[in-house]
Amino acid sequence: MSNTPERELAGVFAALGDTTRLALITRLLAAGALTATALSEGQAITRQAIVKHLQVLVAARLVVHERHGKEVLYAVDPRRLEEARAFLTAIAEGWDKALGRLKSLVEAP
Amino acid sequence: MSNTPERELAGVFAALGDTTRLALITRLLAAGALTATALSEGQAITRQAIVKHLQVLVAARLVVHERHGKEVLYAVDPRRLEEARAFLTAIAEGWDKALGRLKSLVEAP
DNA sequence: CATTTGTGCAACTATTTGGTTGCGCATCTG
DNA sequence: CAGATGCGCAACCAAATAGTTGCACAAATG
Repeated sequence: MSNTPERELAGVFAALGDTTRLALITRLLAAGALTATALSEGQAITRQAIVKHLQVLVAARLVVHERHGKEVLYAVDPRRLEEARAFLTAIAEGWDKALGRLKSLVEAP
Repeated sequence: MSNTPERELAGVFAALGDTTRLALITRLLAAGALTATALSEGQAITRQAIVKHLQVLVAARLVVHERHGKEVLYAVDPRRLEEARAFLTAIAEGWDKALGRLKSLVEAP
């Protein structure tokens, strides 16, 4: 169906649009790879909640998981992030144009 | 607590995490500045829905609005996007490290 | 083998979100 | 001035989200 690139991009941004998931990503980046249990230790929310967030990140392909014996390790896969970055950069190209229009808007007659 | 910077960043990403809003941003960038009514013309959803999305974008400071007589013009303000871009770039710096860990994770004994 | 440890699934609740309709008010324009 | 145009509430609804609890199952360990 409408599995357009736009939808996928929005999914990546939506996955990033949550403080908990943002924190998970930074923690995973720092540690390399962690289990959901390790990620939930000392945290205010339940392991189950963490797992759900990780599933969102996996669905957006921002994170990969790998079963290793008894435990499942999660790690950031930066490839999808590049897409998002490319989009923001593309917008940045329209920067000057947009700023020019903004100016003329404010100074409009 | 980590109240301000992380939360705001997540807000920007959350605002971008919706196909409708993504489309609004690109349309606004292309046109420079448009009213909510103009943005809703020919669209499937109501003007009110568009207004709500625009309010989300304004709250995330991705878009500014300027009253001009009877109508209100909306335009993209790219300054906030730079923050998001900076974050993704910061992650990109951990790229190799993360990829290295990913590799060792996959190849782990 | 019995126990601990980590994961997976399911049901349930509360809040947020995306959307609608209806209406009143302000502002241009003939 | 009278009508058209555009905006701003507010109430309401359905679906998605974030979180919980409870329990069962697989795998490492004494």
